[in-house]
Amino acid sequence: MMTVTQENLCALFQRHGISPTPQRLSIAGILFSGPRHLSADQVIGELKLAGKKASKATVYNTLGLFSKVGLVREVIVDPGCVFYDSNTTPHQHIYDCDEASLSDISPEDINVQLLKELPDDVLVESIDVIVRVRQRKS
Amino acid sequence: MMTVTQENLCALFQRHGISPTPQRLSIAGILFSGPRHLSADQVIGELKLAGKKASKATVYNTLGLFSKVGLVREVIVDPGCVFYDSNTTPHQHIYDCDEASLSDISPEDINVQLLKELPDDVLVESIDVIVRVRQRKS
DNA sequence: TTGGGTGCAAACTATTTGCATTCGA
DNA sequence: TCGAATGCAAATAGTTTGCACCCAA
Repeated sequence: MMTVTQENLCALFQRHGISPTPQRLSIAGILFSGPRHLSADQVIGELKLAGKKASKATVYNTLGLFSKVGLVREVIVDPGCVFYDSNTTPHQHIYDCDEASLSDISPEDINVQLLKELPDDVLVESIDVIVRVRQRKS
Repeated sequence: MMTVTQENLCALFQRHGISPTPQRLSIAGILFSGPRHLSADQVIGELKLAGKKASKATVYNTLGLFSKVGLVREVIVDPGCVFYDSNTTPHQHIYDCDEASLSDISPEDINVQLLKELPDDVLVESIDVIVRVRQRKS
């Protein structure tokens, strides 16, 4: 994960064809501060903490935009709560249902093979695995 | 899939410890008429078509209840749209993003192995695979 | 000046909650 | 009669839309 500087973020935006606005830079600063899995709501919370401002709508639209241009990956685990993953390399996820938190499974730690032939006109967009876990009750 | 009669549904409910109310019977009648993948909204639509009545809230609560007692399986593929699967045997799913429709992958058509050891106090609840597909553009 | 891009208030929609009603004991 | 279970109107929360504003050409 790169160092987060205005310059680096601007370059990153440029490479993905989107313009660097203050709101986008703030949001990217949070997401790319490390490998992170955040919901829109958590991003809004961190923006508030940092004293940055952007409306809820802008956060949602920006996260949607980042996802569209491939800066982040959407992970759907919970109805009514999409996570945005700053790690865009191929990998899968473990979801802790109790904590509502997501973590990565690296490709070498999981094996997924689709054995069935799909029709020619069908294009596989992604294969997403979610391992749902719970803390064992003591 | 069994034949859908009042008696069969009542027996099924009894086995799962819930009481047979008219609304639940109507909803179960739709879900268990075959292997189906329906959203709450689609269930409401079919109820309306069949002339049965139940409020939106009751449909949601009933589907949640069915899921809790293991009569159906929740499949989360889309933010803001949970599917309820009347097939509760272990299997995975293909999601057609264009059609917003779900279909089954039988266990012998897919191979999923978690190679990583998980901590002892962590309990795997489920491993859900979603293969997202799109119609190839002509 | 004009047109696409940007940000946000307001609208929308899936879902949950709280409570009046019903039903079995 | 009493307590739990049931069903639904109203409230909630996540997300999208429509539009005013801004800035480069």
